[in-house]
Amino acid sequence: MSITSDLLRGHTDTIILRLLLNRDSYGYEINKYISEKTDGAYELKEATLYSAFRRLEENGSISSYWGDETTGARRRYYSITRQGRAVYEQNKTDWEEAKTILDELIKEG
Amino acid sequence: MSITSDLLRGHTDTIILRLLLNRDSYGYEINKYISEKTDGAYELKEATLYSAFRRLEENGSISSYWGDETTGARRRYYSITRQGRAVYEQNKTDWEEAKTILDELIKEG
DNA sequence: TGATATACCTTGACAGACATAGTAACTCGT
DNA sequence: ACGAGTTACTATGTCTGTCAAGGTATATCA
Repeated sequence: MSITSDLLRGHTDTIILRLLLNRDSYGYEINKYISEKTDGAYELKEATLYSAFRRLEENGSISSYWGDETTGARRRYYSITRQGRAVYEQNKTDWEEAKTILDELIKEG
Repeated sequence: MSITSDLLRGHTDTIILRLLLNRDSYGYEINKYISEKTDGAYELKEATLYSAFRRLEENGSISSYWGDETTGARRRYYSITRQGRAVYEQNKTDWEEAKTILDELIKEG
């Protein structure tokens, strides 16, 4: 069973920022992590992920740099910025509120 | 405090179907109900609501008829169909899964 | 040599939510 | 009787996030 990203549309940024709270990471790793963490139930498409990176970098939530891999394919690493942490906190709050609202609206009885 | 509909994007149909489970209703009433039930925290824009009606009617989840108001503005009433009930059940399940997944992905510690 | 995995990027299409505008009938205060 | 506000629905075009589809390049392993 797997859900479409459209059901969590708008929350991709939050997921990425959350992961970057722990440590810098790069696209491929983040994608694998999400897939594995959810047992394949949720998968971000590459285009979605990389366009999220662009958006987040443009609005100052993350910064990026090329890794210095001496072997294998090059990797672009992303760091969460101070501003990104604030955005993450706000997004988390918004998500809690969204959950409450939808649950309230569709609860039965 | 209020959230944008984009945070619940894709769940508008579910909200509408849920309300129609109780009884037939019409656009303006549904919109007011949502707004009041959430103390104004969540409001569907008219364009969003009416385009959802179109979508739901096209895919057979609801049917509609003009009310026979003898006074006041005309009202178009909507009924949930048998198929709509099935869609609703599926959407509810999907929402539960989406919640679980996002909570898992952004939980800290 | 070819398949698979790692790793990133670009382009264009699509769908849902939105802003904005319009139509029309009723209600209420002055 | 007038204007403002409420009720109630509709149409058009824009924006944004996700996606499908395609591409580049390196390393590993059969």
